[in-house]
Amino acid sequence: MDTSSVGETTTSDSISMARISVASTLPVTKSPESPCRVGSGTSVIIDAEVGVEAESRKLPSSRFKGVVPQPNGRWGAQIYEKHQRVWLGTFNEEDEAARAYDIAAQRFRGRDAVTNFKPLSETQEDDVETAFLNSHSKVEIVDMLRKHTYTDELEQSRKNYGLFDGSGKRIMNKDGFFSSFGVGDREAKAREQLFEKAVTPSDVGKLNRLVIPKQHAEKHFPLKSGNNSKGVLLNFEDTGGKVWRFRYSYWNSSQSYVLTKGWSRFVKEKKLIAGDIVSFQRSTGPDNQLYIDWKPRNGSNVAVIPVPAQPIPMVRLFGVNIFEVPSNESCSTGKRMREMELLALECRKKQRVIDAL
DNA sequence: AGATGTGTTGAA
DNA sequence: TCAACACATCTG
Repeated sequence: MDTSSVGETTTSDSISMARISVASTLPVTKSPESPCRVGSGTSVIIDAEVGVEAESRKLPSSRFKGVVPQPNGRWGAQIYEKHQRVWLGTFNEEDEAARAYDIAAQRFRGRDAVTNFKPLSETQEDDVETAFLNSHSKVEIVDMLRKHTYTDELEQSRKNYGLFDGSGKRIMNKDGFFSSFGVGDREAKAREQLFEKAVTPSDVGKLNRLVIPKQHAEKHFPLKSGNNSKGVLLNFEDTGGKVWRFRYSYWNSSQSYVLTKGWSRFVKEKKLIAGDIVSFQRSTGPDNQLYIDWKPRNGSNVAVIPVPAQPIPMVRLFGVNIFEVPSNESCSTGKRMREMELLALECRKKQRVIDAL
């Protein structure tokens, strides 16, 4: 998945550009009740030889815009921007996917975007939803869609609307990134959003590791090739100015990039549960400081669930973020490697992971 | 292993 | 821009 590409295009320019290109497209006023199959969608063919129905690999086309079939019978939603596909998630029902597309379309292309249903149900002047959409970055909206939390979050927003300054706006920094995490808006330094991940049960479980999606790992935290077993230590600062040091390495066994040492402590202190979202940022300044942040699963906003961050002044602890870890691994096979990781972690359990100054 | 989401391509 | 399709990657 590449939601990061969304962030890069979060500019008013791209929005208006998209709007222009859409305007030249004729609105598809397809009635959901009149499914007109697009493309060559036959889902079943008859084997004349045997006279048996054989499943074709061909999947049924969707009658909805932005909806694509999945091999397992579910439906995917996607939208395109700047020649790139933005994946909006998978859904059980075709129309769910269509609604996801609609929401994305409105966020990406404005109110008058071509949609499957939206304009119909929206005639009731839903200013709150509009404000909600505008007050969240594209990345955030896409995230909610993919995790099926959009409705919940919108509902939350409705309930708490009065708690905002009225505009529903959030603070956006000069780079166009929204700061949606807790009270971190006080930071002065500009940050670049790298990626977010909704933590899985195993990410917060006893494996004591966080899997970094390969794509993000290789893009943002490249390891020197050939020396993957070594791993590196990465320092991340949270909103409270606390620095977390994680060991970052590649596990051959599962072919995945992971944060290991130090991660469980973070999970514990932040009380992370499956579905919560961790976010990684990097300073756009020369120091390349890395930041980590999180928010609850249902994306309850600041007004509802205060992040337990104290107004501690930020302290720059490390001029450099990355430290090479001496290679002390004597075995190199995947499984063994992973076992060693876990064992090593266990042994160091009592050791302080965070060097608070 | 099954589900998800990306790489890629051709059509519009 | 968009969807079809194959399949690499991820999750449980």
